[in-house]
Amino acid sequence: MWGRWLNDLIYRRTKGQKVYFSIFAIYFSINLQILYHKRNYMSKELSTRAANYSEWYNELVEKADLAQHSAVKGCMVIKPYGYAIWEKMQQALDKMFKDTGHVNAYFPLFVPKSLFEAEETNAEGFAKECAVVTHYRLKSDPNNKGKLIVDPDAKLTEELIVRPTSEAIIWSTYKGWIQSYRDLPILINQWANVVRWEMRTRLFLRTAEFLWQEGHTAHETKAEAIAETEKMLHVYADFAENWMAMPVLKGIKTANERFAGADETYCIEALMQDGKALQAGTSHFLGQNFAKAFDVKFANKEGKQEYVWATSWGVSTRLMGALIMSHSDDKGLVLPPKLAPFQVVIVPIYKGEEQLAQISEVVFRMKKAMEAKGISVKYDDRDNQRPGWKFAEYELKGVPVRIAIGGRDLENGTVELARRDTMEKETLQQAGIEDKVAQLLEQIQDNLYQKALALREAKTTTVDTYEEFKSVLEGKTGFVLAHWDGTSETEKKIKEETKATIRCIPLNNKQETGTCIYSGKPSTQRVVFAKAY
RNA sequence: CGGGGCGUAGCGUAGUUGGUUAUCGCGCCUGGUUUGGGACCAGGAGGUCGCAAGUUCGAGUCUUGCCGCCCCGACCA
Repeated sequence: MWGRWLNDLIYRRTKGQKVYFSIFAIYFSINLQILYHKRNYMSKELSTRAANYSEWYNELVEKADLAQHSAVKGCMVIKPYGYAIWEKMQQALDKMFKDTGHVNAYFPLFVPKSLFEAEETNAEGFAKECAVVTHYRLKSDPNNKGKLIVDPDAKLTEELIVRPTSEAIIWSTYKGWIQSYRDLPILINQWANVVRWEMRTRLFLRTAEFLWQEGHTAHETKAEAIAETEKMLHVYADFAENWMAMPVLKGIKTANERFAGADETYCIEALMQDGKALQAGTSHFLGQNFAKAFDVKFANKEGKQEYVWATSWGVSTRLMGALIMSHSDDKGLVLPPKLAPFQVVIVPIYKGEEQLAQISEVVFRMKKAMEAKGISVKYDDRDNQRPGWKFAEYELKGVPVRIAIGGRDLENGTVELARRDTMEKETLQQAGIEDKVAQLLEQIQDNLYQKALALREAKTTTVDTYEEFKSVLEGKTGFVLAHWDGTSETEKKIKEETKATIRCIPLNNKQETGTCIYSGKPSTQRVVFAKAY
């Protein structure tokens, strides 16, 4: 016993002397970390955007009940409130697709490897991030009761790739559908999930599995396919601006950033509050690449065989990330009315059951009037939370308009109306509230767009020298308009040195003579650079 | 894959050189009082301390191995 005590003592002293300083250092760093955690997680406040933008984003996504990390690394659980927003997006987009002549269909999750590799550029582009199915059965582990192992006898003769995108499986199918020009165009969209094995993921912005829609169309002529590609780009831009209240630049990608297997990639690019760009949607002109890879030909009017022209276009749950980062503030989410799961929340403030009943009567009347105008309303009469708690909760969740009604209001025939975007409050008459709210929702939708647009404009800089270029990227951030010599080499060098990429060459870009900021070679137009998500 | 950090109740955490029945707050349940910006009182439930082995009379604490997660890079059609 004494020996052990002595041993312990010696051990301690030795250890203590050796690592004294590092323990000291670790002690302080741990303390700092604990303080940091306490501030962010014990309090009901979010981190601020200014203090740590990415921390703010992560906390917001989880605290506003949009999504959470799952048991599967890199994959998220989209929670009901977050999914409700996605459903709103889906509904709006789905209608826009159908209004432009498209129909929905569904193709398999798995792609046989031989089909996947048929279009070489596309296959190579995605190869390093594919999940692969090699077996079709498990069995009990003979050496470990209650556990399972992959049955080595159940190896697939051909591996199945979990789709990272569906061109291969779809074009192998289209081959059987197309014989004549009369079978064209094919205008199909599918709502699906895809898997891309990303090294590093972030909720909504980059997850290993994500939800999206992918349109895949087949056309007789090159011109028609390009028109389709451009049409869908405009649909995306329309959706981003009019539903998400998020201004976007429309443009084309440089060869470096082009979709693997496309002849041209069109995109919409948005700017987030932290000055980083986010690719919000892409529309690809695929030329005849997939038609040739899968041998999809049609007889034209002259009876001659020709390869089909193709497009594909998609937006994903990444739009959720774009939506969050476009409008939200340090109090939480801010949703544009057109995509809010409910646009108005009504909170009663009451003393006793009897008064609640009186208030509820007024509320039901207002709710009905608002719903008749197509406004979605939630009445939160739960008694287990007090009004102040509810106010904070719905601010965190970004509900555009809040109506509070209490005893005072019953006497005066009024309500308190609060808007989420500006946090302004006003007292209004109950009569005709539905018109006022309808008008206010439109104002909020418009205000969010204008605010985002003003921010983008403030964060767009025209530069003429590389020094200026670098200093803007480091300090002010945002979109940087600069001359570029048109070569991939220059683009790569700039990326290596500054981490900025060419987000797009805007459609209908102004032509002007200048010199490349990097190489000094002549240039005919400015392109849009930024650091991107 | 490299660097850093972390696994203790649903969440956030304390736990001193290894020592009795593992701490606190939030949340949860019951009852009551409340309700105009995140209420209060009283009582209560909830734990394989990430997993496995080892050292020891004794392990949340020490050792080894493994697993997982987060952050920063690299990567990202």
